[in-house]
Amino acid sequence: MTTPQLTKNQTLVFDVLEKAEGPLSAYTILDKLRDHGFRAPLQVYRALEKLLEYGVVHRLESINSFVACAHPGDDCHSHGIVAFAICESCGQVMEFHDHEVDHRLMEWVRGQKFKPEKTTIEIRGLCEACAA
Amino acid sequence: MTTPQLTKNQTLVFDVLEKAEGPLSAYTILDKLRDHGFRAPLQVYRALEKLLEYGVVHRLESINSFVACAHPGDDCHSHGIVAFAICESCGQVMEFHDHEVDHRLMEWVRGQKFKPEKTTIEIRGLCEACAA
DNA sequence: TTGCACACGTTATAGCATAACGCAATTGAT
DNA sequence: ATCAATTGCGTTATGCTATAACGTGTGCAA
Repeated sequence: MTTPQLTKNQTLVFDVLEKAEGPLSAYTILDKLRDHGFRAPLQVYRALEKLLEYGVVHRLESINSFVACAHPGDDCHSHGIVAFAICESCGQVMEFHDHEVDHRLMEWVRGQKFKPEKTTIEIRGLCEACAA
Repeated sequence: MTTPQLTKNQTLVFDVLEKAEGPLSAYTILDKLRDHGFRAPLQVYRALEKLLEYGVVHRLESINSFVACAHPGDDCHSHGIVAFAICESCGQVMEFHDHEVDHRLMEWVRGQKFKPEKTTIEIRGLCEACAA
């Protein structure tokens, strides 16, 4: 899937995420866009919904936040399952793809006759700088 | 770690989760315990906090819900990382442990000098019955 | 031109989680 | 025994996260 032209709101939300140091909550994004006319959470959530669909933004389930994909210009969906390491101190996020992990998980679900739609792998802990 | 004697509230919350068909939200648990004197969310959340610590209950981050551990009498923390398959239609949850997946993920974070604390693996999709 | 799809704006509401206070019971050291 | 520390508990209030439901405007194809 190639990413379609983003709308105004989608572009604004995406730009905020791209410039951010780490993941942001929807309400944090909203606050950063008040000067651009954003007034309500739905404006953010609707844009995020599309950006997630296009694969240019990820949702971090364990911290209710969103982050721009680490592969600029690329559709992340094509890389298989994405794993994240999230620093609980500084908020930094590392993104990671491993086909072996994908494979093991998909083997297992196949054995269970389970049909996977969306997989979340999130490792919370401390990054090198914060663990020191 | 061996599980200490549960308090009254902890026992009530755990029993509700054990008897449930699938994962429950904190507020659903609260509703089920109103007859037993529960009035406020904190009563549930405080019990859950301990049950999670003891490893007898899991939190499903992607659906903001809680489920009793599938290994009765056992401390799940000792099994390494837990993966879940969650049916988005019927809510059924399957629990799964795979040392190879653990290993790959831990190898990677080690390479990043990242210190992991808590890992989430959740696969949402359709179970065999619901996919039919 | 009519119908449809989509993005957008607004208000209201639902759902999830914790802060802060105070009280009661338990434990363990002095 | 008593005092201090810890832990569980109850209550009120609040904050954060997410979506429902309504209506508007625009572009495009039948």
